[in-house]
Amino acid sequence: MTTLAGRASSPTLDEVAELAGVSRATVSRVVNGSPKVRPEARRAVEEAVARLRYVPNPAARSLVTRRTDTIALVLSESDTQVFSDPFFARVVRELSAALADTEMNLVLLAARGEREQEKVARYVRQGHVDGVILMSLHSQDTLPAVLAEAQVPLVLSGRPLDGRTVCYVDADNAGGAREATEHLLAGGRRRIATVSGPQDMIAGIDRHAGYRAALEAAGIAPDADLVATGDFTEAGGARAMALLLERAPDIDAVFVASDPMAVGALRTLRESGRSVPGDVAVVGFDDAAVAATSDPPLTTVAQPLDEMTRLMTDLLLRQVEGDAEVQARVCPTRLVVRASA
Amino acid sequence: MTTLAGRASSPTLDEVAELAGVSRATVSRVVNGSPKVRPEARRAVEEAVARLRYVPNPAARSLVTRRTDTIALVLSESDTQVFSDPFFARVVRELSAALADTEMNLVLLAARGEREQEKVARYVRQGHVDGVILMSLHSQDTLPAVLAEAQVPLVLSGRPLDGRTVCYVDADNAGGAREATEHLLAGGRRRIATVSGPQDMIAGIDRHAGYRAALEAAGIAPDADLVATGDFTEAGGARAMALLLERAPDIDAVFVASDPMAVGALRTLRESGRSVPGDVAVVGFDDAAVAATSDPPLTTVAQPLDEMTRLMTDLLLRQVEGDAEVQARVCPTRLVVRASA
DNA sequence: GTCCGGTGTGAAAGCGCTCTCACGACCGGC
DNA sequence: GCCGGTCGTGAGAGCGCTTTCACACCGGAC
Repeated sequence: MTTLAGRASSPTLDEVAELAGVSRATVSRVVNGSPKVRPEARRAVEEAVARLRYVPNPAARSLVTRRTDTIALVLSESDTQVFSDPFFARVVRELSAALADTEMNLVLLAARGEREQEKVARYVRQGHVDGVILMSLHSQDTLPAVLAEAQVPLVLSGRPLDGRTVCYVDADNAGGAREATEHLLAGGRRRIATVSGPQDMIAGIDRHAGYRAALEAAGIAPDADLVATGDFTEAGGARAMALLLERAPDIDAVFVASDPMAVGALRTLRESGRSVPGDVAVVGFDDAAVAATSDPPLTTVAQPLDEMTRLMTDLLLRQVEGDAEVQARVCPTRLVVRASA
Repeated sequence: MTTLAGRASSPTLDEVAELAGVSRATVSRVVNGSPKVRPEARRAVEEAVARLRYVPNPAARSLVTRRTDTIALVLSESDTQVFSDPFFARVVRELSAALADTEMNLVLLAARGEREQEKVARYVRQGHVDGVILMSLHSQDTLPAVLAEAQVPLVLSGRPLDGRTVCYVDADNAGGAREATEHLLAGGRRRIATVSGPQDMIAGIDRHAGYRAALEAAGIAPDADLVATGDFTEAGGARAMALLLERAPDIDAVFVASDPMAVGALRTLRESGRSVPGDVAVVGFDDAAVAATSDPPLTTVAQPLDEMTRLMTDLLLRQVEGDAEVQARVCPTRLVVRASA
């Protein structure tokens, strides 16, 4: 009577060794692709492995190698809805593609709320994974600090708000926002409003800073009436736009800090009887799928998301290999001009 | 010089034992909450654990316990966009909630494309997880069969198409569709069309079957002109609806196999100048968030998704505990009547 | 013939943990 | 005062693997 009734347990190295007529060490060498094995021995082992349907026990292996060959993408967010963000889906896709011809496995960890964050932190501290890519959106999130302390290879997606020295990859949010605003200025617009993102998120903060910097450089004084804050959702964008129109009906352009919000803004503008870009020019951010299909198609700022993801993967794997230098990388954005501005 | 330069390795049981002045066995007992330890010994150990910041090594532990205390939610789908499905987000949320006060950890595994599916299969077969909840949408997906063979505790989300005997939980798609169609009949509608889902997905098949069953029971002969197939997206629903209107302009109701498609259908109907529910009554499926906010609000079929998720968790954990009986559970749906029908 | 370096192999140690088993201490009952 | 029965504890085996180390073997240089 074994512990787990009915569950067939996989054969061990020893059994394979016996069947192949070699030692455990040789089997191990074959399984791990060591070159120092005679071809005939190798064949015998391979045959035995196939016959017994041998699969190495990862627990035993990582007990000695100190590696798990697994990295985690952890998503720290109070709201599971973030999954719905196509942004996230793209990161997952690119990440698993980058890992496809590696030994590395990818697991996703969702940490919403304090309890789950603790659970994830414990999971990582225990050494279940060799490294983690952390997507943490809000400034009050404690997970980045906890994981940074855990001595585990770590790459952040997005610049950390507290300026701690960790490895991260981010888009040049400020630069992109500035370029977007400059594009509006170049189009002759002068009353340029903004729907900015939440100011406890780095993307919200940086994009707003870029907008202000562009205006300042053009010698235009900031006007609080021209600033409304949204929550990166379409509904939030629509509301913020309505607020702006109420406060400053004479605006001729608006920089919206995300495409979903921009779509909402377009709706509000349409409902108010204004034409885009005739009366009001609109620029979004992210180059999300909706940007191309909205009415009118959205001029927006594209982030090199795939490149950023590959970069994160790269930085992380290098850390896992023992290359310990901490790097920060900021990737340039690109203005995609469509019909809305 | 240790293997992984710079990475501080966690203390071991032995070091804790030495500091606490007890044996390794006693430390293990304390860490695992065994009652057979004298209070003073327990305190000494706890103190030592805290002082050394001891965390048990899961590889060593699972090498002997044969457990990993981790279950996987695997998402087998060619398209990572599925993440965007709020459906999925709800399952993740409920699942981690159910596991919150358990020892169990949850990891998500994305398997799109053949290579990744193989990788996931290997991951599971190696025994990285104690069990898996598998969401596989399409009939040609081989992962369900592979995992079923892997002898690992398994619960499927959704009835398997090939009728194999595995544990699964599903909503009563056929029953729900039938009830929806009967609701249309009860409202006096007689030319009842349907926008069905992909016929290689169990939800698509069953919902279509329910629609047909209701018509048949009412003595209405099936009419191929009244059937169009969508892909569960809003755009697909809009296209399918347009097709239906072209083929049968006289329809007075439509059962749409998902809410996003229903929203698309509403748009097409509006554009064709028809009123809902005046000219055409519409019933959707899923009770997604959009159903309540669409114009008009959608009458739809709600699945007890949270309950289903808890049920899956439950069935899986029971299997993990060694309770091996294979069960299938089909949960009743509920018609939510709003304005559209 | 001896010596050499290289090459493939096996014995064995040990990774950090759990858990059985044996043992001593202590209790109450006779 | 002796015996059976807890109860807490520690010694030690062993989980399945990697990896070091020593060794046997071989062909070529001298």
